[in-house]
Amino acid sequence: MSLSRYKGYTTIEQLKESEGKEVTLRGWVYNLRGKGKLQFIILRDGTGICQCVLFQSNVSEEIFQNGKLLTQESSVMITGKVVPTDKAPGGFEIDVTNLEIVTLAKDYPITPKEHGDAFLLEHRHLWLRSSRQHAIMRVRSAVVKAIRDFFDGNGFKLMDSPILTPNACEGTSTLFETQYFDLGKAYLSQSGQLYAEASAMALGRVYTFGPTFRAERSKTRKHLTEFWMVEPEMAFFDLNDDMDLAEDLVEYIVKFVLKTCQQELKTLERDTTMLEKVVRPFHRMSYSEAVEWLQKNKIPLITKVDGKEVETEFPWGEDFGSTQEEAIMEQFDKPCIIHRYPTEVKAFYMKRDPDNEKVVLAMDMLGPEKAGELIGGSQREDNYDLLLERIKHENLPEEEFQWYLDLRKYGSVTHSGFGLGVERTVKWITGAQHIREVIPFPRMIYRIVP
RNA sequence: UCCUGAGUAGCUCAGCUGGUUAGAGCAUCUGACUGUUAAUCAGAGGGUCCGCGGUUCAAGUCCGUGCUCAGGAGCCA
Repeated sequence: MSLSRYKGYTTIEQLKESEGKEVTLRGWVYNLRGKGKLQFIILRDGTGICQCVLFQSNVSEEIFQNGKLLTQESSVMITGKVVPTDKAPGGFEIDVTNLEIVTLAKDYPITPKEHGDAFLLEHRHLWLRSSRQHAIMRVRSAVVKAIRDFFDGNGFKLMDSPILTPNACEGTSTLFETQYFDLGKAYLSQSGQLYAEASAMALGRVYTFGPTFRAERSKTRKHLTEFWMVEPEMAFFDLNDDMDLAEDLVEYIVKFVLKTCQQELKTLERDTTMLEKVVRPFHRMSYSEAVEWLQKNKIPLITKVDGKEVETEFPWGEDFGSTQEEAIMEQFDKPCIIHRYPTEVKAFYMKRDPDNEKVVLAMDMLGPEKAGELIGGSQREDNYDLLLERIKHENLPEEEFQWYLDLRKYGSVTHSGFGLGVERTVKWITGAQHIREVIPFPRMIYRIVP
């Protein structure tokens, strides 16, 4: 006899191992169809969905009457024989011999019919139970596992960065502010990168994996105020190594999901032909080549002058907006890396290209199918004086960055890294309409509950 | 922060150029049914038409204003 009773519990996921045997399932009523002396109970247990059939003639009158009392999302324990059938989703159904009500639910708000986004978000704590959200969460879990497996299997060590930080990391986006004891203001981290750099100098190849916070007042289907990001950082990697690693990672994630989540992708009605094309090498072009392409294809820069939209030929030096990124990506069926952006539009810590002072060794990976930016990364400035100059130029507090400058003082080496947005990746792979669907409890500008 | 759009039953929505008692489907409740797949059939209950003010003989509908929400820009993963 096993010491742990739970190890004997049967889940719907493992039903085929119990064909012909009597099992007990523990779960919730997903849906019901009454048919007089016959009752169909669609049961979900977190691992899957299974049809249970309750015949009046097979059970006691009490059990049958209990079956008639059931409501959507009531919790139950159902015992019965596992019977193969093609009439039930999943290929098996339970011929019920016993049914025990755990708790009856009353007036479950999310019915099997359609609902609007606002209503579903207000009921996010319950929405997670529905099959589509359930499938997305399982894919998310697989994506996270793929990321961890990939790094752990390639000599990387997990070195998490602090979430409370004394200053703005990149000095650009708006941060959440809080009072930190007697030491003044602290901010919720918008990136673990600077700490990852210090970690890489200690352990060689590292990655941080955690939540990150942006207080931008964004209202779009690809932004969250709290999201998860994985950030590898590697000593002795130049920009090319960085781009190769980014491609390897994304290819690995997609392959892993295709291998382990076929059922989920089917539930989501995701056409996987595009995902199957995600094989190295990906497309690559420099920023300058991309600008040439935009000019040749007459994709303009749209600016507002006195409230009116003005279209001009896209000039070199301007950062790409979603109009430009989407136009470029429309021609591709797998991700594309754009590298070597103008120095002025990128962060202070990026290393300038020795062959062209006007650009930095930065790279962004854009996904196909309107996935947007999946990755942003760069080779870091490793020269003490140049980095200090950039910090001064951006008016960043020099004292706060002293420890960061130290990394260039004591055995500085070429190093690179990038950040991959977990939700952006899951949104792309699942084909979800909105990024809020791919994180269990989304945090957005006008929504913090539940 | 700027631009655009929306708010009518528990949910999703219809409601025309202002006009009697505001509708439908689903959900809920009652009843029928031994193979349902968003089951079907018969019946019942269910409304602060987002709030406030105005125009009018008459406002869900027109005007003003406030609130809430959505998605697009910017920012980025």
